[in-house]
Amino acid sequence: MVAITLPDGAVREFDGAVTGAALAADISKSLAKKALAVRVNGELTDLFGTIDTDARVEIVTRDDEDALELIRHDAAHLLAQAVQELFPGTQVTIGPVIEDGFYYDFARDEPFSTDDLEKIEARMAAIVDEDRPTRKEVWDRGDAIAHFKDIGEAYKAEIISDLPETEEIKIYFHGPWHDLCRGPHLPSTRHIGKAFKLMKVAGAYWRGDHRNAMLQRIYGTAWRDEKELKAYLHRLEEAEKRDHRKLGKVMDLYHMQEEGPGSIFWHPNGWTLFQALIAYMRRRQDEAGYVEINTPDLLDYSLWITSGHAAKFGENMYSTVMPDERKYALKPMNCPGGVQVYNQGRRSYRELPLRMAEFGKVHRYEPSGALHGMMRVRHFTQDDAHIFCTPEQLQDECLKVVDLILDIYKDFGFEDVRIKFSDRPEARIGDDDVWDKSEAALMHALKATGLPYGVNPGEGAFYGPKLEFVLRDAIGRDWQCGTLQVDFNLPERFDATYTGEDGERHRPVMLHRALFGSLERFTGILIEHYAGRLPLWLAPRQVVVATITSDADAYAEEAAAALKAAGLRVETDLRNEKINYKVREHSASITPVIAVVGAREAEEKKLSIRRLGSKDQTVMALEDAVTALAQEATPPDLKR
RNA sequence: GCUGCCGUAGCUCAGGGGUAGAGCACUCCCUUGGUAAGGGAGAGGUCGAGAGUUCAAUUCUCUCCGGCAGCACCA
Repeated sequence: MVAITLPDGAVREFDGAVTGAALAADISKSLAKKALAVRVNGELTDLFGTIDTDARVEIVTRDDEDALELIRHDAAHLLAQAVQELFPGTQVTIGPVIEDGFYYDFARDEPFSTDDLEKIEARMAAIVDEDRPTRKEVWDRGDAIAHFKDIGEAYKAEIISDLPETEEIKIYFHGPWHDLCRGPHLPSTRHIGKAFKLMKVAGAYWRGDHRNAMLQRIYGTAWRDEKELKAYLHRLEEAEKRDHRKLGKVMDLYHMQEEGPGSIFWHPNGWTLFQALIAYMRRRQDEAGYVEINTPDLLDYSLWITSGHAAKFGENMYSTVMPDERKYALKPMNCPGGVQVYNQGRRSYRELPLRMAEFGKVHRYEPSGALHGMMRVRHFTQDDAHIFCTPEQLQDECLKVVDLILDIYKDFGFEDVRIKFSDRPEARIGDDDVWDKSEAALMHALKATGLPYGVNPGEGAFYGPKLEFVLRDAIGRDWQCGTLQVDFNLPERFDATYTGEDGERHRPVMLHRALFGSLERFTGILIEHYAGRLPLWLAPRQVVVATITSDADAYAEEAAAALKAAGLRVETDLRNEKINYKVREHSASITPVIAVVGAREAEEKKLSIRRLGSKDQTVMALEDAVTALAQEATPPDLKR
């Protein structure tokens, strides 16, 4: 006797083991038709699997969120079938479900072309129509390896060999085509539906390791229905419109050119925004008890040998031997410079914690494939700081940094911040007991914040564990920005000391922290987060005073001067163009405020204010407009 | 760095073995017009660079440079 408890609490009894399909049929005919899989005691399994003990069971249908996962997983298999039918000799490897879709990695000498994608899609649709039934078999491990080797699927055979001994070797069939798979799967290919689309082909390393062969990965997206698919494609289009590389042109912020791959030429508008960020951060750091320093961009290479950066990142450092036969490096990190400042003179415990900030421009020869607009460049500015403190002060300093970071992100409209803890990596410097100490200290501080966090094992810096602060932007993308690292190693390597209360020399602990991370990257993130429509205090060009006829020129200049005197970034547009033209142009270049002046405004000393994104016009007295706009353009920290 | 795709005017893009085109932007002229493109004229290109094939290359081939998408990397 098997008793099945349904979500509504009803219990159905069966004489013996029952399949999900039979259970659904027992409940209703329509449910039997709609059923895709079952959730048995919380675990998703095949509809055709048997349930042989009492259990809580839910029937999963297309309306269920779980359906997406199933559809995508089946779509990956569908893709592999279609590819192998169209391109015999292609080996399959893995094909998981990912956010918004799936992919499958293939081994084939010939590259897949964009045209091939269309053919594959068509074949996939045909297989859906064929309605191939799904079936599962459990094979003997040795037999499975021999079988896949035999049919030329070396990668599959390798995967099976590497599975833990305890793992069942499950083979899923969709018609004759079969694949090693964890499951579960839909009852047949018809249930996948046709709301799928192949998106792109790209290379990917076998097992994610660059020393391995490069496979061809085909990405696809799949949804429950056409409407969802359309919505997704529309979402992609919208995201594309926010691309900072596109908006950077529209807003005339910066450009890049062949002679400086991965390097930014800041235009006046972009530089204004950049400087607004620095000015803001300076105020916040000053308030938080930091001092600011500046250290050389070019330093003797030996400093990086001492720090350990040369050994780990030498390939990615710009360095050169000069006529004096010394080897110099453009700093890829600010920390050795910071330590040099610390090491001048004898430090006392009375000076600690010493918080030294530096807007340091660092130079890293990033791999060409990593470059991406302002987000990943070869020269960028960190809002870096190194905090030297006693071990006793460590936790409090960590907490202060976390508080400061979260508070600052709020000022930029980022409320959704995730924290990740990264511990010791494989390749590292320092003894394990030092790492034990560092990790414990950082973890302790993290826990004291009471905030939720994730753990990234082995992802710490080579000299210490770190916290990473990840922002979620307006359209749900994650960006890693701030970081806080605890470092007992570099103080040791550079022999940093302070004299304690006891008159003895002690080793300070060093915290590395950055809040924006890379100013260049943060600028890009802001642009995409706001789709270019930055809050007034950040907008490079805040107000354009545009005339309707030349009779208003003098008054326009007067109004602009008044706005400028109140600290606003203003331009005038006195050109001999129609107001329609001017409004269009300034709207298109994302100017937040257009102040239109014609004969009436000049006469009455008023401004006709038009805000970006609205057709409404507000006519205000010049004085009132100046006051209101100046107030709105005040950076958030100065409003408090 | 790896795989694939791409590189034509300032920008967005069309074209294609016989030395190039559109729209916008730019310059000049007319127009002074009340909230997303007024009209006309003009100027602007070693078709990313180099080599090869060819009577002839921007077009085909190769190498390099740069970009895009993924992967790998990210102190």
